[in-house]
Amino acid sequence: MTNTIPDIVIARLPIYMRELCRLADEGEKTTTSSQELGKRLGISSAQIRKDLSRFGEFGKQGTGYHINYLINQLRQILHLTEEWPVVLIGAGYLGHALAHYHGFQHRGFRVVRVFDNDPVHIGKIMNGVKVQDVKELYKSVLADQIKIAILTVPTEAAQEITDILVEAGVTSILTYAPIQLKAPSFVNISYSDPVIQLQQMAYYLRPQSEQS
Amino acid sequence: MTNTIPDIVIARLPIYMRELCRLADEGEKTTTSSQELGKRLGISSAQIRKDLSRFGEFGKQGTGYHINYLINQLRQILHLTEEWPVVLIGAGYLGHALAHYHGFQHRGFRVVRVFDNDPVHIGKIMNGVKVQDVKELYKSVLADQIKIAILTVPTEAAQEITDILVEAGVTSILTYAPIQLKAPSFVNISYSDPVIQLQQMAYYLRPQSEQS
DNA sequence: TAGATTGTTAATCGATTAACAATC
DNA sequence: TAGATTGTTAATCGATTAACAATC
Repeated sequence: MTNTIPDIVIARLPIYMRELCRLADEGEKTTTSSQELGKRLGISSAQIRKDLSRFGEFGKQGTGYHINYLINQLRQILHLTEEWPVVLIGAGYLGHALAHYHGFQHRGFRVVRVFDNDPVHIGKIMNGVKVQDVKELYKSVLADQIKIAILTVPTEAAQEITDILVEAGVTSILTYAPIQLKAPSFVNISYSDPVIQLQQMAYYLRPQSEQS
Repeated sequence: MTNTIPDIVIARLPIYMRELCRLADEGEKTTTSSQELGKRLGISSAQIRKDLSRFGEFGKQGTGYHINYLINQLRQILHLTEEWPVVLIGAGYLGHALAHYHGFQHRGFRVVRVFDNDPVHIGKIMNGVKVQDVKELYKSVLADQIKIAILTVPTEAAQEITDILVEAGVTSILTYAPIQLKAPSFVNISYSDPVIQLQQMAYYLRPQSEQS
């Protein structure tokens, strides 16, 4: 069994990868250093070296890291060598935006199924995928062995859908519903609530009543 | 000057508030405890008490915290007693979804301006707001003294727009573009990249090639 | 009163950083 | 070679938790 890596380290790996891909796209060099990467990301070079060294020795003293090689190593570590099928539940505005998001394609994911409970949405084609009735959710996810779900359903529906997803074998859920979800501990839940993010930043703002 | 609070503590306050609002909505009690709140959020009761105690003594021994009172205290701490005007840049699918998001209304924010550079979008009405030409961005944000921006523009445009926003006085930016933004240190930037979140979770998935 | 729960201290735990020998 | 940069150790820094007196 691999020694266990802290979540916070795992959380940084995709950030490293994204910046490495940018470096590769810029195409100015084939090599980078922990210092250069750290400067671009606002992270200390020591932290980057330490994080990476948990998985292997990817660099060379004196020259640093070969960009494409490191990208590929990270891809393997993060299990992104094959495309992951993703199920999207909720075909409203946000679901629509995500179904059409081009950023998934080349970064390891594809929305292969979309569900909704509203007859207005059911049957629509979204980015080549037909919106299905949520009644078929369980059966379909199970049959396709889909492990990753994105939730863009109303708050009231989120827990109920989560239960179905978990039952059907999903173990990774990215949710946009502003509610804490309950699920077994082997299920990974990642939250995205724009209001929470704005509220965090509001703390650092001068109150409007005090503004000049 | 108030003693300085770690970012990570600030980050939890909106989470506490969201759950307290839910408790208030459920309407079963007027009071809660750090233990109950912690259990609902998967956070230790000690942490909740310690976080809150940085800002004052909001509870009572034996009975806990009065829900509505604590909500109001948190609202004040986070500067959410008045509605913050927000500018949205990028009127594509995602911008459209955010412009129509009902969750802003009662949680302290309102999208009051929308900008895009595409004639296809300019002039459209989104949730009562007319999409303006991004050429007017600087002038408009400055005139309205808007401090908070949401970015849903293509990756290539994100840095350029950020520069304009900062110049116009924006100090809080929530960005959906998958790129690290450069800005002065007094500017707060909050990132939301669904792919990064999915990639983090992919680490914990069994590789598809190994699946039964 | 007795039970419950706070606010806070001290102890523990974990993450970050500085520094440097190794070496490309 | 000399300069640069890694991987890693030890030191530092910061966050979390356990425990409990105070008290509602």
